[in-house]
Amino acid sequence: MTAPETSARTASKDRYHHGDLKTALLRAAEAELAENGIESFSLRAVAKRAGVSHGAPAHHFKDAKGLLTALAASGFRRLVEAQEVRQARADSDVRAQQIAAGLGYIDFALENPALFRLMFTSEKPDRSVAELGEASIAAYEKLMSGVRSVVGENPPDDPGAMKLIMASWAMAHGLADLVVSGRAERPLNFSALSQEERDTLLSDLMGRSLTS
Amino acid sequence: MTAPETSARTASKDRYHHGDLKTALLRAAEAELAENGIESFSLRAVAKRAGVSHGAPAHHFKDAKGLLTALAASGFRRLVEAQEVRQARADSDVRAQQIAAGLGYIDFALENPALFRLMFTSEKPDRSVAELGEASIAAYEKLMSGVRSVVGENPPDDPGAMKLIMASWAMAHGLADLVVSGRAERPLNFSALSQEERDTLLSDLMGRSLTS
DNA sequence: CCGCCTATCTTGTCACTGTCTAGATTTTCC
DNA sequence: GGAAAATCTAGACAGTGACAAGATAGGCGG
Repeated sequence: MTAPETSARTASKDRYHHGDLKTALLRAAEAELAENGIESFSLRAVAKRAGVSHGAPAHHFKDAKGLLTALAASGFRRLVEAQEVRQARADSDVRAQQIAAGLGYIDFALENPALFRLMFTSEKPDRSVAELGEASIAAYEKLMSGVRSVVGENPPDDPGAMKLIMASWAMAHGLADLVVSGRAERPLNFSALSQEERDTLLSDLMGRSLTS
Repeated sequence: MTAPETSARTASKDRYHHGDLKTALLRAAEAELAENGIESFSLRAVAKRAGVSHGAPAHHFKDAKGLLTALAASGFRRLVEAQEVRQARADSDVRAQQIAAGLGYIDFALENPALFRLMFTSEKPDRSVAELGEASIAAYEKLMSGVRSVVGENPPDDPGAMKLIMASWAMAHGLADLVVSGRAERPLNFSALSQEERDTLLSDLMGRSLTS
């Protein structure tokens, strides 16, 4: 830190050393992902967007897989946050909380469609990397937390609880995937609905998965 | 046909003209997809597998997108068949039929994971091409057919029916996607289950989506 | 049976990709 | 201050999809 008066490490354009290239690359990668979709993702384009040569990313992420793995991990952490945002505004009973978690799950997918795909249906992120594994398990634990409180101490020992978790997860995930891909247009005319209409509709659908 | 004694058009190795390259390419593409996954799909590898030069596919499919579009369409047609196989063995009441359709949907996804991804979560197939559009709509119509018989003549006019369709679709699709990606292992220990156990479990879960 | 026409296929080329290497520049630390 | 490590650039390589030009084969009218 030779310039302590500037805010920590501003990503200045014309320095040989970027300062905080790692997070800059993550941001650039996410922007590229959002703009061009996951299938035309290019590491060189990410480097160019970050204002750096095509070889630079290798010093912070081993390869493209490494960058996308870190990005997916970040996605899972934010997925949990999106669920918590909805839960904070919902009633405290377990059913309402579980429905709210589903709505947050779908919120996240709608706001970050390409990232959602990267996290759930891409083979590029390396799931054996600790950061990603832990983030995705944390998201899964969030799913279980609500059910745990209604079913008992140890859901994994209770087949009924696991079925409840799976049903609620599958419904949220299926809705998210179908809405993101535009397939909910035909049955629901989804994009023409207001936010309130979407919420009540999705709450209804989520609720169906919670009936024993 | 210089060799009429051979069965019509066998894909002989050493002819300049292949004979039936279009279907050979589709088969090769599907094999490549199954072996290497969708993300490392290579048109040149498909051509090589079909025993043909890298420029040959262009005469049958405009580009890689065209080939994958045709393959996705074929997938949707077989998705319908997989549902019908299950339905043929199920009770004739609407509930059992709808559950059977869901099981067939999941069967297909498990048997053709990469193709399933190509159909539902890839941007490479061109959905505006007639063949694909019609095949995917036909698959959707199949979903509605069961509900139509229980709800009335014209489900699209009945919001309740459309919710039922969406719930059942989302559950089947979500289960398929989560099972294929291995995410059902943690809650359900899915891969350790026998076929019967899987069926009863998935039937239970599908059934939850059908409760009003 | 012959020759042309078209469809099919091969080959070579281009821009672009991810990865690797060698070298340049900067920072860190003793 | 100077060595060592971290960071970044630039060049190269094989592989990719797309395109163009040319080779080969099949079909069809004469």
